[in-house]
Amino acid sequence: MINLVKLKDIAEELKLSVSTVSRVVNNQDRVNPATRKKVQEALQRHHYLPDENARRLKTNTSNVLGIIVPDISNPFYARVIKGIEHGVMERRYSLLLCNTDEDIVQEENAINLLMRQKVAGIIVATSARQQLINALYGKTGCPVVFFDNVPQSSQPVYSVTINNAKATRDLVRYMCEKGHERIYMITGPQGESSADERLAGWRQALTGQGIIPEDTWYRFGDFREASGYRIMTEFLRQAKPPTAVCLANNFMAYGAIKAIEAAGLTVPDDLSIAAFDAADETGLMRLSITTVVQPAEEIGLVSADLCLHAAQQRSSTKCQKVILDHILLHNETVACPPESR
Amino acid sequence: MINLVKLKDIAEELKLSVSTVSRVVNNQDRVNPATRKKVQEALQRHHYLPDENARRLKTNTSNVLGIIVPDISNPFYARVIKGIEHGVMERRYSLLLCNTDEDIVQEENAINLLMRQKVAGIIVATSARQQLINALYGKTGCPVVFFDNVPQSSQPVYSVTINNAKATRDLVRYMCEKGHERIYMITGPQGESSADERLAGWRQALTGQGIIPEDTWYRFGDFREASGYRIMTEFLRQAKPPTAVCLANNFMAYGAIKAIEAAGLTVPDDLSIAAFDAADETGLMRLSITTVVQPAEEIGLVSADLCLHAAQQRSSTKCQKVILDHILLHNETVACPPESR
DNA sequence: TTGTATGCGTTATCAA
DNA sequence: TTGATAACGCATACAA
Repeated sequence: MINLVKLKDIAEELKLSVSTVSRVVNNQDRVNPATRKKVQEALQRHHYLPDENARRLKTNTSNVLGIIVPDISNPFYARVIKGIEHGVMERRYSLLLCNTDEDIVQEENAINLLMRQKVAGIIVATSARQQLINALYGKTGCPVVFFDNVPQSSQPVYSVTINNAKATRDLVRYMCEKGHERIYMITGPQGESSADERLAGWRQALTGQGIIPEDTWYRFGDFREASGYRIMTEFLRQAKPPTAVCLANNFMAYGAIKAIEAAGLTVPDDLSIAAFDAADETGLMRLSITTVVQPAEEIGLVSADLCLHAAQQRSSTKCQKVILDHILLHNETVACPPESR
Repeated sequence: MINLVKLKDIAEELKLSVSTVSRVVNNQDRVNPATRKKVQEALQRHHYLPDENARRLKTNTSNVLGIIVPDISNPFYARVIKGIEHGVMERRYSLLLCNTDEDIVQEENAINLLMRQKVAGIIVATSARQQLINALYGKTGCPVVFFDNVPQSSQPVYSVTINNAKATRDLVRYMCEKGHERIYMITGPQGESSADERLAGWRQALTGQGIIPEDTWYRFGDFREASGYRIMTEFLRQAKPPTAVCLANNFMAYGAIKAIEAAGLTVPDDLSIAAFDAADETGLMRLSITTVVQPAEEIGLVSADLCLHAAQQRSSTKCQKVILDHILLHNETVACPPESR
């Protein structure tokens, strides 16, 4: 690393003290306009950039936010990160990014890494189950904003989500309106709030319609395509298979559709499908999936706001759970059930 | 930010000096095995984590890499970043991520931000045109690894790419084999190496087949869907429209296909299409596009290796241009031209 | 309005 | 084998 110009260099050149130059850099008053101008000009000329490490060490505050996500190549997380970027950019914060591959050990490493860097705050889509979350994030010493998988306890934490239960209820009711009764559900891992809440919403909607779902009507997947395929295949083997299935994310929906077609059936003629986050980005999908769209960039933006706000006020008192609106796209993968035609 | 435990605290508790504790933390020798054990146990018990800022300030080296990309929500960049993550993880480096929205001002800000943080190196898909690249990255004071858009000068720089010209030649030759002659090209912005090289490869392949492309046969897009749509529409209005078109990326291909269909034509019956990075991730596309697949994660992995290696040896002498293999997927969007049937 | 002095947490040099 | 001390670059309380 090349030795860059520092306050001392500027001070010596102008025969001033380091403190005066520092004051100009930080736009403080109590500096003679003339000297200020002279200093600014010299700073410009030398392309002075303050050393953030030294500054941080001195002030014990940093302008870096830590981001922890399971999989940065998942478009949903990528868009959230983009939203965070936009949220912090004007305030000149940087983003320290950690990918965990949904591995809890990697997540713990990431937390340590961020703590060592003394980040001002952490925004995280944790892969930890409920019981673990507190143990992991309780002692970070900085504000933590959760999204996607959030602590469900009544404890005060910052979180940004959609109303997952309501979104699923909307989805299921829509299927009911189309005449479906045997509506099954493939959700995510048990203990992840988004998975749990979506399952709860599914159950609420069904019972609300006077339908009592049996235990064979739902399964926990892992948000990956293979689990969608596998579980859907099992559903189809049941004595009385479903006429419609809800899926907790896009990848599992892709797997499920392939399983249905592998069984010689057609979506939505033989079986209806709806899923979370399965909007067609390309406009070239064979099937445009009926889907709940989460406002990913907004989730990032709001998380960033929350995190910066919490970081800037010393007291970590007023925690907030923000709930954003989702969109329900009524596309072509939900039709009336076969028997009703 | 909560006050974490520091070397001094441990030292006081054990009635040792800070230096001894520091030596244990850094696994240096010249420390009594007994005391070492005692110290290690205390470090564990207090969950000691070194302050990377102080360390960096003192040693003038950092374990942070800066990443600059135009758009993190583009799956290609997201996958490259994932590769970088995997490449640096075991060496306990962190990633400082900057999104530029292809805006050169934001890119300059990002560079400054990274320099202030004293990153050990930078991995970048720059949005700068050739002439600008040196001005922007010449004075970073740390190794810079380019991918995607790389300096084409003969100057020694680190870069990781595929052979874009060859990949396009492969694509065009394949179209020629199918009987096409009027093969057009929509490339990226002039001055971006990937765009320029793909255009060059297209030209080489055609002339190699004895076909002399006219100036109306190619256009510079901006890698966005709208430009693919617009330019394709213009191509179709020409007196003698193309029978096949090459596109420099996925988004422009999506736009082009929509333009073709909007004109009442069919891919590939009326017009053949091939593109870069347009592999079907979902397995549910209407059309599986004939495409050049870049090894995105490998690009990230190799970039990380190069960058770390360069950062760890003081001398920035031996620069390298790494060229990785691409894959050509022969899918269904290239057929024989209509007149030959 | 400007300068001097101190310390942030760590590493490194030198002495004990 | 251990400890005292200085320094990294900067911000700031206090003195001038």
